[in-house]
Parts: sequence; structure tokens; C-alpha cells
Amino acid sequence: MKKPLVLIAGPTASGKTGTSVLLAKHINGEIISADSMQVYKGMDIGTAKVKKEEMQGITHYMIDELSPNEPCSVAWFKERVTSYIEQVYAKGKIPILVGGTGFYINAILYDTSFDEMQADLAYRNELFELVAKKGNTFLHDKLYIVDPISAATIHPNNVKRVVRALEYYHQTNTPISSHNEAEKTKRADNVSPYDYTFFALTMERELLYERINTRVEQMLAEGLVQEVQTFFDKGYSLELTSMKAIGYKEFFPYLKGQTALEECVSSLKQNTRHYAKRQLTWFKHQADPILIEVDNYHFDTSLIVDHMLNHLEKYCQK
RNA sequence: GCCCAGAUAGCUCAGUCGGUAGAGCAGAGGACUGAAAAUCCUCGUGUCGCUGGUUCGAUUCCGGCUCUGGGCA
Repeated sequence: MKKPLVLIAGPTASGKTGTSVLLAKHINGEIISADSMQVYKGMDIGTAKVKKEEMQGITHYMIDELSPNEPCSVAWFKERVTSYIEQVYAKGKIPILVGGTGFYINAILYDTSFDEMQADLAYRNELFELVAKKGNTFLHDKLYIVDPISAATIHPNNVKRVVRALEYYHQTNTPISSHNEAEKTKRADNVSPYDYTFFALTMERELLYERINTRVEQMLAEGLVQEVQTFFDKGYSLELTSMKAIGYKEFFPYLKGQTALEECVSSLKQNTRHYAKRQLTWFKHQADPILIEVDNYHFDTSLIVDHMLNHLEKYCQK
């Protein structure tokens, strides 16, 4: 028998946090974050991490798991989350996976398989040096020889992907395209280890952009710049995955004294809007969630949760 | 009041030696399977300020006007 899993996704600033806590109270749930940046300790304001008081006694997992100088990856994330999900079941509760990182959500939902192998960083670097010397097309041609199917789908300029495909082949001697095919089939066939209900919060684009802008202002008022400053002072650089987070990377030029604060702020807003758009594209095409237009509910969390409960009747004991 | 420089896509601007125009940004759409808040792809018609004139033909040259900067009084 498959066990229940509730998912709440949505772009940044769509109200996931409040909604998820309220829902958790109704269905005796616990929350697992599906956010690639909230896993980092100390990155609180910029990632809009749930505050203690907002949790309202609901247990949250996958927050503050790593130090910002550690790398993060889907594989690691999946392993962690899977064990947390089991913990929640053991308590007789329902896990609610909440977050904006679609890639991570799908890994859980469709049980994407990852080999045990570690990333081969040395080989990656080798390839990056090669690109620097010989250009994008050269590397892409190299991929074409071992994995023409991937080469056909991956654009030569998408160096990161080309490198990963080559790395995969280097490690396993099989093309990543066949692995991808297999994983895609799982989604197409709706194969999931869970009896899941997947919600995604959306709203009119213009409204979302407005909310993003005001949220950035709030973050600044809460001391976002000082937060970034502490990492900057520790010598953390933009090389780190964590420092590539929106809300952090934008302030580095300011802290280095190269750019006016105002400029960094508008680029932060800009990047957030772009990000939200990418998230929406993901949820529209890479998953098949129940879409909830939160503006139709006047952003009223209890109305939204009521609506969710209609889909979750079977889990409500009362 | 006079002089100078501008006025072209939502914004910043390029350009047309006279044949009705194009970049960046914004915006929109999309991809994604061990970096994903990352990475990458596609999409540009607008009374070329208004108005006369020259011309087969003006956004482009000439005149006037309006507006916006800057300078001089």
C-alpha cells in the first residue's frame, strides 16, 4: 500500500509557508522543505526561511542542514528527504513536501534514481578547461560522438549540461540520454512510490511581480545586507553554490565597493522575477499539479487550505 | 530672450551617404533528471516629436513649431 504524501509547490512569494503550516495542523502533518537554499544555515532572510514563530509548533525538516561552504545536490537531497519521510510515517503523521525547487520535488515524487557514484569533479574541471581553450562547439562535438541523442537535445552553449552528460558517460560508460529516458517514463506513467496529492500555488503574473518587489523591500528592512555581509566577511565567494542564491550574489559587488546598493537591489528584484517565471514554467510542464490561483481566494490562507482539504478528504480522520 | 544639443520599440540608445529601421535591457514563451535560487534556447513594426518644403520618394536634407537637457544673458 502506498503511503500519503502531500506536496505544495509554487513560485517564490506565492504564500507556501503560511499555507503549509495551516494545512499541517488540519491533517496532522509535518513539513519537509524542498528548497535548495533553505538547507543552508544562516541564510535566513534572503531565502525567506520559515521563522520559529511561523512554524506554530509544526516540525520542519530539511532546513539548516548544511553550512554554506558545503555543496548540495539532488542526490543528497533525495536521500535525506526519503529518510525524513519515513520518520514522519513512523510517527503516524503525513509528510508535506513544500518548496520551490521543482527539480528536487520531482526527484522525490517520481523516485528518480541516482547512482551511488560521487560527482567526478576532477574530470569536470578538465572539461571546463577544454571549453575555455577550444570553445563550446568542440565539447559538444565530443559529446556527439559518445551520446548523439543527448547532443541533439542539449544546446552547445549549455556547457554545464554538456559537461554533465560527458561526465556521466565517463563514469558509467552509458549515455545519460538512456538514463533520462528511463526516468522520464516514470513520470509519464505516473509511477510514484507515494499516494501523492500535488498542489501548486499560482497567481496573476503582475500580482506576483508586485509581491516580489515588496518582499525584497521587507527583506532589506529585516537586515538582508547585514546577513550577506557576515558571509562576505568570512571570505565566502560566489563560487559556492550557496552564494549563488538570489538575494546573496547580488550584494557582492556592493560589498566590494563596486556598485551602488540601489543597483544591487533592483538586480535582486529582477533576478527574483526571472526565477519565479522559470519556476512557473517548470510546474506547468515538468509536473502535473493541481493549480491553485491564490488571488481567486484573496490570498486567504484558510480558504486555500479548505480547498486543499477537499482533495484530501481521505486523510482527514475527523 | 539668445545659443547649442537632443527628440527613433515599454526604457537606454544605434542607424539610414534620401528607398519607411536595429541592438542591449525590460517583457513573453520554452528546455531541464547528481551545480537547479544553477545553466541554457527562442521571440523586436515602431504615427523614426509635429508641420510645411525640396524630391519619383523624407525618419534621413532644408524651414518653422513644440518639448527636454545644457550654456549665455
